[in-house]
Amino acid sequence: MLPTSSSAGLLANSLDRLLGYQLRRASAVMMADLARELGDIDLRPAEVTALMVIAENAGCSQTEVGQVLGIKRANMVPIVSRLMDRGLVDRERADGRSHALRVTQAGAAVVADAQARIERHEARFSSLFDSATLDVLHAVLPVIRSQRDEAEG
Amino acid sequence: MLPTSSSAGLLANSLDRLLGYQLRRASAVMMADLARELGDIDLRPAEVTALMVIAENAGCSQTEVGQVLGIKRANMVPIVSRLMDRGLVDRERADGRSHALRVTQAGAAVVADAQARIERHEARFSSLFDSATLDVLHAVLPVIRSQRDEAEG
DNA sequence: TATTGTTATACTCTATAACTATA
DNA sequence: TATAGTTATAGAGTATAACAATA
Repeated sequence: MLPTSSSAGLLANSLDRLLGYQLRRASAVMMADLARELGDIDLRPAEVTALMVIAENAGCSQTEVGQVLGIKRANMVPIVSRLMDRGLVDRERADGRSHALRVTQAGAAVVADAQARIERHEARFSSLFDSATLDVLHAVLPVIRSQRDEAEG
Repeated sequence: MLPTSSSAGLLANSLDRLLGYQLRRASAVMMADLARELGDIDLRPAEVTALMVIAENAGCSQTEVGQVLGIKRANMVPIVSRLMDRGLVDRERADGRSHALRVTQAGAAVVADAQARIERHEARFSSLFDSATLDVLHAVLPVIRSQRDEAEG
């Protein structure tokens, strides 16, 4: 029945020529692989990214973390709560209304572990391409992102 | 506080060098733009893709549609139900256990409208790059996808 | 008046397990 | 025994609106 394109060749699918669709599918594959790699240490993708940003920016507020990650203030609450409950992140009053977030010693160890896992995960995919191709990707993707870099409105 | 990379320059963020992260953020931006464009005709991204595959493959089953789109059998049920409830898709018994799906006349009109919207959406992003760059993207993304093209297992 | 954190809620997409009826 | 459709349920991420405390 008119097998085209890349997908095994079951049904016709003109979606494959769409950048947005290909981006979505490719991203889903990498996310699934990352989730699997991080599942061992019971961290979800959104939690690791938050943890890493906090590790790199001791004293930042959770609203700031959300702005960098494109996660809304309201959605940061359960993420930070869980990181604190697990003893990976600590916070102290900074401002009366804001908190200064910091990674604990246990948190730093988890970050190191997570980073190693992320490197492995990344390598599985980036090793498929030559450096010129990777350069194109790293030039292009931020441009797409900047078309409407979503933070909090 | 160590502003780096692309994101406005708030906090340090080593995530930006990760292919998977950039892919995820870029995809989210395009998905949000698509959802906005399709919101006018009350179609969600998952529904449009299903509708388009059915339009291109008259007589296919919903399991087949799911396989092409990487959507599990169980998750196809509400998608197809909604398309049928809206009179965009019709089905007849094919096999006793499977149905042959077809786009109705009303469905075909909606597909045409949706395709025009998708073209507009795509153009907003693909116009940012030259054709050599787009060629790289269209070569690379299916390779990433094929690393574990998820259908139903 | 604007901002930080918070609660509550809803929506979209995805995942699993189990059932039915057919083949 | 395997397949197509279905049901029920859970999880992850995201979106909005509203509120309290603070600046």
